[in-house]
Amino acid sequence: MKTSLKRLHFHNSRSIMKVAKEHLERFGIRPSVQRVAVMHYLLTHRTHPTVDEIYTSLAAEIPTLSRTTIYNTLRILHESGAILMLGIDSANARFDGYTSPHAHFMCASCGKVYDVDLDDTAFVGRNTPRNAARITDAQLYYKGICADCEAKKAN
Amino acid sequence: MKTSLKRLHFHNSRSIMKVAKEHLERFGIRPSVQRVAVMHYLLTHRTHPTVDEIYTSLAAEIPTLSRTTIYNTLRILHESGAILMLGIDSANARFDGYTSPHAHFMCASCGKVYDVDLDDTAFVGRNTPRNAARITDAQLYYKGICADCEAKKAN
DNA sequence: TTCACTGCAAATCATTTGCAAGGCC
DNA sequence: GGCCTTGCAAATGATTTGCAGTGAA
Repeated sequence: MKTSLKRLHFHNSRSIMKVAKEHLERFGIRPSVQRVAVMHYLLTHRTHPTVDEIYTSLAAEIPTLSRTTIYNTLRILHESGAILMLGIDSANARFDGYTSPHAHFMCASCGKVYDVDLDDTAFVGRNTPRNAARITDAQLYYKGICADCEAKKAN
Repeated sequence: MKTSLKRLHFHNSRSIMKVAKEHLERFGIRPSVQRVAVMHYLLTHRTHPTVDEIYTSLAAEIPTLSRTTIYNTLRILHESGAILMLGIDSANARFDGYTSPHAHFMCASCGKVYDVDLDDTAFVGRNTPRNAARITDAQLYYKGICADCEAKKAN
């Protein structure tokens, strides 16, 4: 089930694909054709695409491509730090009755969400988006491992 | 299809429920039993619950409760600003190949996501969560209406 | 040969929609 | 009476899982 790199060269110059390939190798990711295509897509399209937008675009070049592979690839790229994953579109949302400005920290191990106080210097509202006519929401959050889970792991 | 407030008083003191009810009225939301129950739950549980956690807890007190009502209620409470909605758990994620620290702005009207530069004073990493052993992700985002959509609406 | 990667199909899970019935003003 | 709210059931949409085939080391 391998797709030749040749076919992709028809649409994209070798040098640009090379950038994506080297980007993957820098993060220790094996550069399969599908992975290079996803990485290349993200490097050349700064539109913050969804899974489906990436899949639909690339399926034209790689007819056998499957959504599963896109999911797998994006997970690997994200875990390796090669790409960012934005939770800006909220499904699986969580809710908070405390509406004063504060940030959140979610433990990737136990799933617990902690409140984070904001200091004056880093107030969220300071970085106003240039092309925003109105702002209705601002969220700052962190993900990582909480002290409790880190302690448990040490045992 | 109305549930009496009496039943809830069995478990929760009148004064605490009253706080939730008044909270809703302050935001111009009609205080039905279900809405008061959701608001009360969020005011007394600072656990950042999911839709399902809220539903499961309240279904014990209000046997006829439906998930649809929880979804409806949370949407209304959020739109009125009575609660926060956290997109911290990412489904429907969006991806970005540009990994340097920056924020995002998403237009609620056209769905486009714009990059936002961060100034020095508001650098995301400054507010370190107290109980974090390790941080793997930090995201800052805004939602609102972009200048393009605002201009179109004016026509 | 072994192992990692891919892709199909089915299953699962969250959320939305259509609609009917019941209260509130 | 008319509108708003609720709740059921069905539809939709996103993501995950199980599994089998295939190429690369």
